[in-house]
Amino acid sequence: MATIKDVARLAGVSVASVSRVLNNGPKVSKKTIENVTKVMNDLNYSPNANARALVTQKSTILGVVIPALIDPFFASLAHGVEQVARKNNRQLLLSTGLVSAETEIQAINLLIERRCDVMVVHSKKLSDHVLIELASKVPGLVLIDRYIEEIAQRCVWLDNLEGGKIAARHLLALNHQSFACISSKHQIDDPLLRLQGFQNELALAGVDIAEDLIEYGEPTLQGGEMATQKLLASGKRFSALFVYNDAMAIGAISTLEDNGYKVPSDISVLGFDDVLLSSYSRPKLTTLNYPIEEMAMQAANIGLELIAKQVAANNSTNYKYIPRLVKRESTNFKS
Amino acid sequence: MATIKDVARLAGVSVASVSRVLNNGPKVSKKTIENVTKVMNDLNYSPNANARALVTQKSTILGVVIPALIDPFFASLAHGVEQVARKNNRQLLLSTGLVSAETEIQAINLLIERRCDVMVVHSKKLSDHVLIELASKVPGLVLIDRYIEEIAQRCVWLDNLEGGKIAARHLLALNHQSFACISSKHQIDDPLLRLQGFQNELALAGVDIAEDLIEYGEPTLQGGEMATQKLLASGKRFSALFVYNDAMAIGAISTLEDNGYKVPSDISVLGFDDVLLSSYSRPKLTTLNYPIEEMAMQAANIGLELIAKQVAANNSTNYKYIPRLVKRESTNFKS
DNA sequence: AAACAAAGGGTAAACGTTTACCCTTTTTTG
DNA sequence: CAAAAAAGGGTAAACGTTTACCCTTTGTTT
Repeated sequence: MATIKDVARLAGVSVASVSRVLNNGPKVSKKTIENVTKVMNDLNYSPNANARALVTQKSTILGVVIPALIDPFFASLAHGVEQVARKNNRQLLLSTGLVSAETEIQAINLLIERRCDVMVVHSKKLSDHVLIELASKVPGLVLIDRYIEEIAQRCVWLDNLEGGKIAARHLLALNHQSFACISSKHQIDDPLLRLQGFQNELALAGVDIAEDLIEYGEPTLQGGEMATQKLLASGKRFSALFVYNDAMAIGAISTLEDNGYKVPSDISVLGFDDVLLSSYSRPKLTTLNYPIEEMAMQAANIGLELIAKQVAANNSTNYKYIPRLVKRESTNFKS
Repeated sequence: MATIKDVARLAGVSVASVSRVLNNGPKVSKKTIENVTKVMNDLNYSPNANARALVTQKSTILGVVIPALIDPFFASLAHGVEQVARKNNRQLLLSTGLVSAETEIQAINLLIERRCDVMVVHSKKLSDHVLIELASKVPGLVLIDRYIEEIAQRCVWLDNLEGGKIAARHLLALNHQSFACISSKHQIDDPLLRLQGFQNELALAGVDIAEDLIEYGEPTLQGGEMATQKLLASGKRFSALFVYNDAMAIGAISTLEDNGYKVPSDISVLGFDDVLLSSYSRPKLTTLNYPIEEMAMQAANIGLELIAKQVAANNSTNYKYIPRLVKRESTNFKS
């Protein structure tokens, strides 16, 4: 592959001049520009980004650490970051962290080896301590979907507790009085917080949920179906069901209808996340919108700002997002 | 950030030795390994991947060019490549090509500048000519979802024509005789081929489709809804509907049911792609499985093989995939 | 016309690695 | 015990750029 030296030789100039043409630098005449550009085309010259990165000590990539792309939620996250990357002439370098602390740190380290200076990290397994340390080393590291007080200015997160409360308020406003919940088995905070917010708000209204009307399952369609079966098996009645996420909610609706319940006339079902799925289901799912793409763009922008001005981001800024109720067809007034 | 020289100095050895430790090279004693490793940890040393790439002339990234991540289909594609990347200790570098020839070539060029030697490219806009030329320059370039005769050994593609035929055979076998189709407005081959295969096979059975029972729309839920409305407006009857993709098919079902038709008892609906969506819909969608993730893994593996052995892949190999009918609930025997 | 600024361009060091080649010390072999 | 081989490790060139510093030529000012 042709190098800058080849171009210089054939164009009869020094490598410095070629470099200047390449970078639209000063000190180069129109004639030289034309000449060099022509030779570049003839040779099909392509500047070596690795060499450039080495000498300039600048990166033109933007890192993302997520569990995997297969989950539409994370694909949206990556897509948000990617849009910001493109706008800033950077490319997305994806490091998948799967689910263990070990692989998460590996993913981040690979980015660091590339000298990637801006990265959006989704980590559920690494400890606060480790992340704080990492943040101190990588100036452009921003956490998404996680809040750590010590580095609050670099955390973009959703208030799950508040989400649970909003869910409760919506269903209470629809006159519901008997509730069931489906939560996730996964060992992360989100399901706990959503459930807790929901219960707290219900308690304020003097309502509580029978223990066997709270079920746990895998956060998938099938998980939702199975959890709903268990709920029905309890024999207890409920008119409103709050589900951990949309996939489970769709599974729940499916099982409810298979058992002769109409959604929403018999039972209202409320999801969470507002993924693509939710507007494709019948009835269309009422859910809480998790603006992950917007949050990802925000996170990427914060990372870029952090390295632009050396000064740390305004300490008072808060990147907490509140989920927004999206009223569709799966919840209804309880008559 | 600490460099290899810092490590060498503090460990009291040469940079060569540090490099050897780093690469598990030969000619280094146990004692040196321990010593150097300790200093590396103390300094929090992280080898510079750019410098490494420069000197070794090897890449540790795997490139993907797709329009964007937001479409679950492309997210699956990227996920397939990513799995192969990880298995081969590479990282995914994502270049988005959007929709124009210009941006597609830009995306590829960025990968080339990084000296990325293996890439999976999804290009619909670049000409055969340009892609053949590109392929001759980048030994590890593999095309996905596209077939170009001259570089057939580097094309992984789905036979859309055959897909249309399979669709037709399925519906004919279910005793249907009056058909409608919804296709996509987009200017790519896929919709044309699917429709053509469908019509060809129907013709073999002596059936053809009235002109106003073929509608075109955006390949989205809404597009499917609108196209279905136009179909119904024609006043003509049909008992089976073949739709360009799953999103449109779900839109079609929704509109059909809103107009009093039951799916599948009144009208059978057949989708294409088998994206996540299709098993979430009610009724669950019968569709043709497009094994994009598997195809993407195949493509990535071919790319890796191509650069491993200098020899070109076996010319007789064929990477054509045939979509597989996934029978769910939206098609039924016409009584 | 002298003095000077501006414009254009060249030289070479630096970025952080890997590795071919060389040298020394230790171990093995006969 | 001498000779040979093996093991361990150092030196320096190379990878392909950018850029600070320097030099020459041309144009401008007084």
